[in-house]
Amino acid sequence: MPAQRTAEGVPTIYHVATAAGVSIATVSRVLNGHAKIRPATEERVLAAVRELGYVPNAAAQGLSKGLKRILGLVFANPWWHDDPLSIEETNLLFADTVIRGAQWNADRHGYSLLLLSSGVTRIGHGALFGDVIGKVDGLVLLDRVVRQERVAPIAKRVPVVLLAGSGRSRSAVTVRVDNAGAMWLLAEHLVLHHGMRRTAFVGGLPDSPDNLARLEAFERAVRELGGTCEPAERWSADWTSPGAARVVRRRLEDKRRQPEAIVCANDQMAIGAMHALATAGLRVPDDVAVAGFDDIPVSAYLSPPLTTIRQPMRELGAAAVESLVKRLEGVALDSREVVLPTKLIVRESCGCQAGASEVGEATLPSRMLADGARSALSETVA
Amino acid sequence: MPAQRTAEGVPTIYHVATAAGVSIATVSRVLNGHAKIRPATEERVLAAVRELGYVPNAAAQGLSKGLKRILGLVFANPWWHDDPLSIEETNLLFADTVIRGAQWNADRHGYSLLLLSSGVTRIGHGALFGDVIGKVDGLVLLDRVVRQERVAPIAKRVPVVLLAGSGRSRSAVTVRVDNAGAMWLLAEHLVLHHGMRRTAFVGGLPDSPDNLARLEAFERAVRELGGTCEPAERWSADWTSPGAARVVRRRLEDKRRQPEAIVCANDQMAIGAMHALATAGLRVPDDVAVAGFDDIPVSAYLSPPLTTIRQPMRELGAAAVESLVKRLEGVALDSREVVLPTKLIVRESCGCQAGASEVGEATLPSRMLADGARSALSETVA
DNA sequence: TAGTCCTCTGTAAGCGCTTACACCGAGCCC
DNA sequence: GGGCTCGGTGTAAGCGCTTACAGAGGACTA
Repeated sequence: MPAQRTAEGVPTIYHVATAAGVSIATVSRVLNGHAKIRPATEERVLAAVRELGYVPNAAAQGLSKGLKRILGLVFANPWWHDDPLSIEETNLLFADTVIRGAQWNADRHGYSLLLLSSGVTRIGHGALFGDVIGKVDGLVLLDRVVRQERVAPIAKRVPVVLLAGSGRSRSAVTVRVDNAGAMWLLAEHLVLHHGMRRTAFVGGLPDSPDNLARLEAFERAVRELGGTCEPAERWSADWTSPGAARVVRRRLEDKRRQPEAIVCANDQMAIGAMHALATAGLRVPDDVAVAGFDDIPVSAYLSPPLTTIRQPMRELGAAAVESLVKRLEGVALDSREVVLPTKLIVRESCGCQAGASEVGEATLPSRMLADGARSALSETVA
Repeated sequence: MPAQRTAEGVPTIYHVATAAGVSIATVSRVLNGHAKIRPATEERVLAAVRELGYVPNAAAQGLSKGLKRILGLVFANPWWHDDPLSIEETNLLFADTVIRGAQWNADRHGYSLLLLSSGVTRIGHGALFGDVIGKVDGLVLLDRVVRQERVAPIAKRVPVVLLAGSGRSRSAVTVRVDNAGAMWLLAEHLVLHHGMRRTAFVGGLPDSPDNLARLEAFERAVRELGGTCEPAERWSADWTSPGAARVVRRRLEDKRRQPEAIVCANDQMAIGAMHALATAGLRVPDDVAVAGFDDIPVSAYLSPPLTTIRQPMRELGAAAVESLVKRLEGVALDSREVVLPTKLIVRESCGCQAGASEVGEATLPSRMLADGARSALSETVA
């Protein structure tokens, strides 16, 4: 029985055992709760733990139990340039809020969230899948951080949840929002409520599943409601404010008739669009209506306040973790896909009066989670 | 030599060794690089690794090497309420950007970032320091996530870096920005350049070291430059947009003379202030100038664009990690304190014309980091 | 009083990896 | 040709924990 193993100041279970005059097994049992321990013994162990400031080494626990209690979340995290509005700024609010939701829920379940980035860390590249996979019990992959065909081999090793992805994976669970329902609501509001006919959709990067879903749904909804939507290629941007501002500025130079409503695939682009419009001397919403997607915190404070689709970003992250945890605990999943509802937030940029509020919720067959999560993580059966 | 140990599909080093017809030691050596291996052997091992999709178990490596290659970052992460602008929204941009910087730099050094929250996870509470400490090799603590007296016991177990804290710790390294220099620059601009005399400072939560430092520095600078600053208590808010809006609204009701410039301890509050001002029919900057702190992405897109202090948030996170990594690698630290420079970003909310730009940089004796970090993480000798 | 159960605790075998040390054989020198 | 050197590989100990199994007493029962 080797006592006082590590030379470093860090106490191990052996130190505690020695100090308490028991075996390491007893210390472990006291700390883990199961098995009955005589109160006197327990107290001695606890005292030793307290005095030494002992904290179990998670690596040893992980090795021994086969569970590290760490979940990984992979997102794009380049060290973007000095331009505060460079291409990746867009991800900021979305990914960060998702991360917060994920962290929050992981914590609730006794897991920690490991942040992995596809920027530098090579996930799924090379022979070793970037090693980081060895650090986690499960993985959440954000939209587009790894190519479709890379998912399967990764999923072979750890449970994987795809977030906001295209939802076409046999090997992983997908969590996303109801883009189509949201766009339908927005189109209805614009066309039916405000009587607008000509619209344009400012898209994010064309290869994003979310962007595609929003674009297609909006185009279709507007058309079915009797309106028109300008050709997507001419209004395609890159998720960023400056990018959207650039596109809008260019379109404004066209001599053709301008759209009555410009809908953007995220709020950042809506901000950029409004900026470009203002610069060109056009008033929002009097001359052109603008709407966004996401409902980032500042949207309510723009002038005019932005009409947008509220996306449950925190819930998205929380739901991804929920699914992973269930899988790790052996709970059968209801489905391979979780779709969360969105909500139309009507403010003034669409032409409504101040004080107007949420009009609709793109609800799906949903149910509250059984446990203590305060959120409404709802699921649809695929 | 137990082969095929784990029943689960996950391959271990034993599987690889068996498949390649070598011992596990050889596999380990091939994977870790050191020690010379015959090319033919190496190729066989690599082939086996590839075929099996082997990834080393990080828990085992961590246990064996005594280094988990995981750094923890503790921040406040409550599941805030449905009000998208509730009290914690403020932290969003700051903490998230810091997190990104930290993650980025950790990744560069071959570490991963574990996100820990002070909301649910109990850090420094109870006998066990919340266990999570056992998962990491080092810890970054954001402003106010743990009480002062709790730092020392934690630091006894793992290296700790305090971020944006008060900087008064014997046991940990502190990383923060040059609040005083920034406020001096801003005061100069307002008082000297714009000739404003009466100012007010909308503060964040009063117990935040950053808030305190900014307030004190601003008050002193204004006074020394011949201006006045309203009593802090009357303008104290809570870091949030609605909080600041509320305070400003209330002050506007006062019959006394209004300040010519309102400086806020962060951009979110500046947005709230501008909103309240606009609602009250006051024009910014014609009637009142407004300035913020942080330079969050949307600040450039507000109307009018916000004059603010650019805080190197990403660099803050990166610097914290840098310090931790150095410490773990046994590199001696230059000092117990790292102070990063800020920059005054002049836009229109202070009364300047569009197109004006950064005027000054609160620079400190600094030097570029020797290695490949693209950022200018500068240090001062305390 | 002996036998039977519990209750509580110790012993020891892993978990999957790294690495000090031992060892083997080939090439070399004299 | 025997002894050396040394490159390349295997053996085995140990990292700090969990947990199956065993065992020592004490409390009961008959």
